[in-house]
Amino acid sequence: MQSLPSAPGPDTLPLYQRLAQALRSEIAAGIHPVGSGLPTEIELCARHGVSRHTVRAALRLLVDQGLIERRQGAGSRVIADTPPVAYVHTIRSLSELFSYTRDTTLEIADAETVTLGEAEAAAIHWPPGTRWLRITGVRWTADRSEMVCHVTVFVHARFAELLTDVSRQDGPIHALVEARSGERVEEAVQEVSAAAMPPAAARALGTRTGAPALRILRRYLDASGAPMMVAVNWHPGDRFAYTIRLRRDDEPA
Amino acid sequence: MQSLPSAPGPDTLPLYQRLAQALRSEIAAGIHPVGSGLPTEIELCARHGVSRHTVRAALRLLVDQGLIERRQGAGSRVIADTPPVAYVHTIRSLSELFSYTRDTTLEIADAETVTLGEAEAAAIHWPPGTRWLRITGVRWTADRSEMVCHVTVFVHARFAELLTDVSRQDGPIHALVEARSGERVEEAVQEVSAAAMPPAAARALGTRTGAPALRILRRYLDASGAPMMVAVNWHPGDRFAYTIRLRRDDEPA
DNA sequence: GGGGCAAAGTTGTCCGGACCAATACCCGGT
DNA sequence: ACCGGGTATTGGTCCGGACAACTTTGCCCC
Repeated sequence: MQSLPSAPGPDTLPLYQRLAQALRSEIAAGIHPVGSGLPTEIELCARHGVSRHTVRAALRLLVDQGLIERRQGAGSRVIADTPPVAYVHTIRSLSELFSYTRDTTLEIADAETVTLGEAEAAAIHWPPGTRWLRITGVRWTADRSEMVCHVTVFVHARFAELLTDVSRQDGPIHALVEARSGERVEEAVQEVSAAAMPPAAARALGTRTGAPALRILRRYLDASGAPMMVAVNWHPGDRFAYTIRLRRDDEPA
Repeated sequence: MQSLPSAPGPDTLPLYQRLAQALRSEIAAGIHPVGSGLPTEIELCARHGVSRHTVRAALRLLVDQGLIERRQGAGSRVIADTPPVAYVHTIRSLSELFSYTRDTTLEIADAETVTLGEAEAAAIHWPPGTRWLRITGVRWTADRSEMVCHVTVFVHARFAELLTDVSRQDGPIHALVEARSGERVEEAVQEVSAAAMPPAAARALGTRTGAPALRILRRYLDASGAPMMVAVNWHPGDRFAYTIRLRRDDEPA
């Protein structure tokens, strides 16, 4: 039986955390290489002189950190020797991709079913010729004092009949599609780039055509990876920025 | 004592998971509003006729899902009634903020200690007058076939002496600062906006001044929230885009 | 009324034990 | 060589108990 390292002072970490540290060190040192198995719970109990409960608490930490993987009956396997995830950005719902979606409203100017042209198809990364419900409009701040962006949303034609009253609804369109069709958005890809403001968006926003603009393309994909919906937003470059905050997120150790 | 719901078949969920589901339902139903306290562990034991160990396993699930918050000696508090995190974007290190950082190199053109002017101070959101080590350069693709962006990094003056050989080092500068100073970056804030390419960056990149460009500001903050380092990147708008992928990530439940 | 201290209440840690379910492995039969 | 079954191994679940650490509350005293 080995004794886990502990500071003499009153600030010793709990036993299970010290055990986790020891195992982390062993993994980092290559004693348990990636792909190999960790000792069994019982063996760790005997080796360190602690109860199985404590061993399991330590191993749970390593699982949470993505260092090991456990399977009932098969043991624990090392799947990474890198330090734990250091920075995470968490979004609770697609609406929070942009924080403003909570406090803004979409004013729909037009909604019609169209066949995708060459240029539009390239813009949204999908083959031309397919039919989509195209919704265009302007997103305003809650107090309607300022225009946030020009919006073009392409919704797959199979959802078109569910959205005949879309201009009278509020809330994110993707949520409406999910609620009424029962199909879930499994993945979203967001692409941010800078480009010259196109004429249609410039007209709607009252800005100069060709001015620097932030273009945000969001593609909402179903389980098979096919797009259910694609949104293109044009923001005046001098008025809006997209901010994300990443916090360090590993335990005090 | 209440009995937790369970299917009659062989596919009943473990007891602690059913208890977690029951508590989730109670939170969603408003029986435990956001901000209020949950019953104590002992009370939940008595109410559902399970051991404290089982109650704690259930509560741990709710903590992991961000629904409740627990403090030793103070009880459990409901902090959200929304379903668990639906979409997450995980970044293993700040270098992966942009995937290209792995495969690019920074060519440093200049590094000198400067006093922050009015315009620069406003650009990086920090009062003027303070002294910083300003590093400028161009980031190239790995094969040096293309320029990725123009880079200006402001490092707090207290780290300047640690970076005298910065032009001969490679890897992310923030990692160098962390390793040599021992201070950790606790938080990073990234701001993406579109603007006209400024003259200095246009010269370095060989593009037209005033062309649409993607401006990315990253501020690296220490534990007190003060900036350790600020980076400003200018990307030619027609050549680069910033993409993030969000996958739906809630448990099967 | 304010400050300090004691007590009660609550969660955190740690031990013991028992049984169940999934997996891996050996071994014999074909 | 392949397939099946039985058995040992291993993690998952659940119970019981005890003490420690921390927070809140309220009382007492100044």
